Amino acid sequence: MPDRPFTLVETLIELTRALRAAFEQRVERHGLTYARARLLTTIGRHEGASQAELAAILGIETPTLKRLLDALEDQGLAERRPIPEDARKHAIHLTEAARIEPLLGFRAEVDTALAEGITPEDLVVTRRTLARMAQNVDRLRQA
Amino acid sequence: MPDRPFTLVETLIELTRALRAAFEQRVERHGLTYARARLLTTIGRHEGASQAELAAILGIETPTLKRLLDALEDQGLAERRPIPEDARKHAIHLTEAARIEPLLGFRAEVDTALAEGITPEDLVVTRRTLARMAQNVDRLRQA
DNA sequence: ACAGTTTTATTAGCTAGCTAATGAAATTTG
DNA sequence: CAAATTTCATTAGCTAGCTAATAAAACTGT
Repeated sequence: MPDRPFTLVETLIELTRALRAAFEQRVERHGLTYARARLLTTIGRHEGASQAELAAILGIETPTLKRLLDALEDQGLAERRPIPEDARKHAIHLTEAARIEPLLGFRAEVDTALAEGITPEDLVVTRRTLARMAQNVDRLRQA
Repeated sequence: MPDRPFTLVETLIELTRALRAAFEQRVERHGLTYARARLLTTIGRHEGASQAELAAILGIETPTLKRLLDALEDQGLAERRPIPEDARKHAIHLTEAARIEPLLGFRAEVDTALAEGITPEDLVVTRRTLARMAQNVDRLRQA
């Protein structure tokens, strides 16, 4: 398709875009998007966490978290509850209507499918390389 | 930071987000964003290409391409010229004001920095793995 | 006790990706 | 040759990421 090989950067960006789309396909029938599904399952694992905590866990900024949470609240899947110790914070909870079990399976499913036809050794190398790259990027951003 | 290891999907998404941010930092002083810089350099390599062609090269949809091109036009860096053979198409060109040489260097620079401390063998494995993953994702999306 | 600082969630606005739909030009088909 | 189909660029609208700024609550240091 492209006229020249993509750089590593572009390869990664393109791959993650496709990955995200594949995941969206899976969660769509649950009325969710990738980002919302991710938040929902994280709330499930951290019932009662604050918004700042959830944002930190997910590695996103709080305005983004707020918007995703708003959407889940609108869908009746999550709720903010005030806490007595700090008037600024809420404890975030799943509602009775929220069903996260199928979503948990999707993560494993996509990861498994992603590794299809790749040897465990190659996967180990790739994970190691990606981790190093993440470090390299952090350094790059501070230069 | 996160309470459990990210899945491969999340690792990749997180890494590309950081990568993109690093690249944005570089091109910011040129008044550009990653996506705009990418289009600008692609126009430079494909002077006179149509919008559909540019979108195909970049692997993005035409509405996205249009918006990016609009921005570059507004910045006086690119222009649409009609062509006699087909009234629907434009030939896309750089303007005199556009300077893409520094941008070309950024690509190599970021890619090089990304590979810092990673052996060539590991890089080969990783590229191979990523390519396989891209195939796997395509299959996943058709299932 | 109080001023200064930090934390929490929010608002506002920007970017770039997508899909669905559209109108017009061009091409294909029977 | 005309109808059907495809192509091209566009419009409209959705999503999710970000930064900068803000007000209020909570904490810290003197």
